[in-house]
Amino acid sequence: MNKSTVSKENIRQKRTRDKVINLAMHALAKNPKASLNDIAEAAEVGRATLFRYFKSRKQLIHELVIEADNKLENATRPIVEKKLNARDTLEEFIKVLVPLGASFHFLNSEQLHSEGSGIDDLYSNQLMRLKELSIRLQAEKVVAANIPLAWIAVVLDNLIYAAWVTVLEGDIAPNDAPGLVLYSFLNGLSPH
Amino acid sequence: MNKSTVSKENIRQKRTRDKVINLAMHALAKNPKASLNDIAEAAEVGRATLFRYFKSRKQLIHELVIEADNKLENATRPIVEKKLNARDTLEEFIKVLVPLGASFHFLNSEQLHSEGSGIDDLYSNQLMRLKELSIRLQAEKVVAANIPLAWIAVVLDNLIYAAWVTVLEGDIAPNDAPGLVLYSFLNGLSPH
DNA sequence: CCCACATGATACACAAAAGTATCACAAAAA
DNA sequence: TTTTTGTGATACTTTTGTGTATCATGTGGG
Repeated sequence: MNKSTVSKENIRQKRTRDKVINLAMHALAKNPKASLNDIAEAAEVGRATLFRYFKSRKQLIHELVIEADNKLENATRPIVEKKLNARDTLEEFIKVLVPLGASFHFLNSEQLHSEGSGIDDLYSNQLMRLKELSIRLQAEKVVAANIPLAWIAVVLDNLIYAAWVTVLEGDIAPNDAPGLVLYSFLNGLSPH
Repeated sequence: MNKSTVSKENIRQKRTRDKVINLAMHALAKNPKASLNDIAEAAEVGRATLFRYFKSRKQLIHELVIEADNKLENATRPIVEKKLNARDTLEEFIKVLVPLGASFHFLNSEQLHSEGSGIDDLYSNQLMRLKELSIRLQAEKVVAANIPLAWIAVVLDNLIYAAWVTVLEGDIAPNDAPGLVLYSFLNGLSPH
């Protein structure tokens, strides 16, 4: 077994692994009670393959959480590094997070009734990003001073998730969603 | 078995039944995957008692859904009957719905991966109420005309749920919550 | 004080899901 | 073509959850 053999095999394995991770996350975001049968079917692999890549349901969930966190981290880090003002950072955050609604929601829902361990840290990462943004929004007076910090983060969180769901159900256009979230968050829904 | 005996026993039974229904709903709202063991524990009764009142998990869920719908219906009907304008109806809706977050969320989450039957109707009731209100809000120009109807309803839905969660976690005062929802919904979070 | 009865605990039968082992097949490498 | 290896299918065991039956206990009413 030489080097090239290893890498080529790894490519094939990596493909199925990625496929499983993505489709499994979607399936579990839709239905948190999905059995491994359901998940295998959704991921378009045999149930045996599931166990080849993840030794237990617990570990599968754990890796899904890690993957979700990575996706969110990779999406937001470049934005943070741009060092824009809070308002523009908010806009870019929303733009990248709405399409990641599955990861976003998955991470949020799994921590509550956490099936595994070590999840709390990752979830706090995610919450932390929104909390930090909230603090900046308030400091730079993008958000009114009298709004509780917790409320800012939770509204942002929920609007993003709501947008993702509404897009999925076909009720709003994918390209309209981020704008709606931003506008609703800043100005609400009443006419101005 | 005379009349008074019957009624007194009924009182005792009604107490445990109510207790079970309330605590079970909370438990399932927190964790949709809760087993009957978990539910019995949360409801502070033996598992056997659960089966005395509900012949199966399916029926338990079904009755919880009915109960949740009743709570929401009873809370909102008097408001509708007042025939206020849309803006004031909205305000009163929010006031009564935030504390009912458990019922609210339960009804929302159970329909997706519905464990039973007949749920769809009740959920549509619930959604219908918010949709109707959304239509009125737009007709009476409380909400801008260019906002998609689906978005209005989903934002309202999520803000109410978000408020309930945030109150539960102790991050905002129960009495502040409805005001925050109303304000955020209409005006957003930016200073004015 | 005694009786009726709701409850909790326990033990059990059964179903569904999780997890393991094996084999034949297909695709890609040799 | 032959070999290697990832995969799906299947059959199996173990574990967990659902649902049933029984009994002892405690409480509340007569």
